[in-house]
Amino acid sequence: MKNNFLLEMKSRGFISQCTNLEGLEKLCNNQSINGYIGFDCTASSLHVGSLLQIMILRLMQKHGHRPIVLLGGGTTLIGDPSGKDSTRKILDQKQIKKNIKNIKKVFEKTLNTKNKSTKPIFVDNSKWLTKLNYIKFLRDIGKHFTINKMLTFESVKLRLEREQSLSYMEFNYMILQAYDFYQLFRKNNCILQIGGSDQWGNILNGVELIRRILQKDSFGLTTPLITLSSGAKMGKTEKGAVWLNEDLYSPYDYWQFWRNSNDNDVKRFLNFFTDIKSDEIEKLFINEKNINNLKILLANEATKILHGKTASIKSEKTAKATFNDNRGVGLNLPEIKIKSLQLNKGIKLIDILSNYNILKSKSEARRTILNRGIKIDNKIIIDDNKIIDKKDFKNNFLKISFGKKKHYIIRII
RNA sequence: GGAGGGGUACCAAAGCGGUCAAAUGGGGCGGGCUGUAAACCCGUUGACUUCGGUCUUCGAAAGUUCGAAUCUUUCCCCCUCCA
Repeated sequence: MKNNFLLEMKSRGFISQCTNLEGLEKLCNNQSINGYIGFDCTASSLHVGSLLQIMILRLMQKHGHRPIVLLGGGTTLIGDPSGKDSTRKILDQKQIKKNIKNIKKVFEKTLNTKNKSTKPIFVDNSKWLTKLNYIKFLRDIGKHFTINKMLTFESVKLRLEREQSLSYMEFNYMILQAYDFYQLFRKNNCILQIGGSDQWGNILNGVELIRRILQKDSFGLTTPLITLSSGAKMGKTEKGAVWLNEDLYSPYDYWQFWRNSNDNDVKRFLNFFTDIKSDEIEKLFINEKNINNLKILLANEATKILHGKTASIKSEKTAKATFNDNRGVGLNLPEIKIKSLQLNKGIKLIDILSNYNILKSKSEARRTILNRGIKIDNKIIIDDNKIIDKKDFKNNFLKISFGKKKHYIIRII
């Protein structure tokens, strides 16, 4: 029955390539397996680009397998060149440690940590990578890799073709990742590595290494690269990243992110990012004529998984209030408190906008006002020198809107 | 180590003594249309400003000049070919 894991993987569209699907199916049929996914620790939070991997870990648990979460403290010191056209910023160990601590929170929220038999194992590869002896490593591991082959890997080829430098350090990344798998195979009985399709080469190397050194079979599986129907990578943009950690990206914004999905993405996303069964999703699409209701469902379900049911319900309520009702009070819109004293002389609107980080600078605030992008209590402000004073407040608060989707409550205290 | 080509805003890429806060495209943001969608159209995209301007920016530093992203020198970095 454990095999349902792969069935569900397939039906949800999680599988792109597998080194040996049949073999893996056979194995899953009669036993629980340990499988790992590695995560990069370059930022203090993962973003939605990693969400699919998290969903897979959940799926493993659901079907009785044990996920191993590799937080790559060691490999992050090097930086994976896959899918990057330039060298990443190199972080120091202290920063990486901090990142790992923060990233871990997401797994604690989304995975089941209670069930003994499927409880996730957290590992940090800096534990073994930072202790490697160079010469010994070259002799034991390095001899299994040929430069000829390494040069054919997509991540390397791309850099070379584009005439962008690839340092020797980065070039070694794939070997280290292969070594990780080998370590987990030996120490944690981990027979499966899963990753995004850009990881295919790295994963293959691991499988190969295990075969060469131990003459044992292991498995690699990749997920499709998720693009939005616009063609953009998911959650990738530096500035607009959709973070999974609450302090970087609020549950309400997270809910909005899903609510704003492209029509053509909704069905895929329901399969990818919710627990609703595939055949049920099919039915929904037949019965529900209004795609917007499905977007709301998607937002609710996805938010529930990451931030919990309460946050999800609250976000939907907030959305309703802000978009359908008028002032959106008392819900979880960000609140900015201003002392009554400060208002006596009045405060310039552009100062409020820039000082409270609604916009980045006074110039930007001014520009936005002139572009008709700022509203107070739903009225467009056209005067860029507008001064806010107590007369503008009703019941001690007012709502400032930036664009259609960002709203803030200003409250007098 | 030698020869050549480069480093310009979020990215790509023009500019090669003043008219350059820097063309153009992409991305971002705002507006319109709509359904909190897509496509499309318009605006905007260094900071501050009493809206007259002022200050900082074209790899780094120094220099030439009334005036430099543009010229010179040194340094740093990247790429290609040769060794």
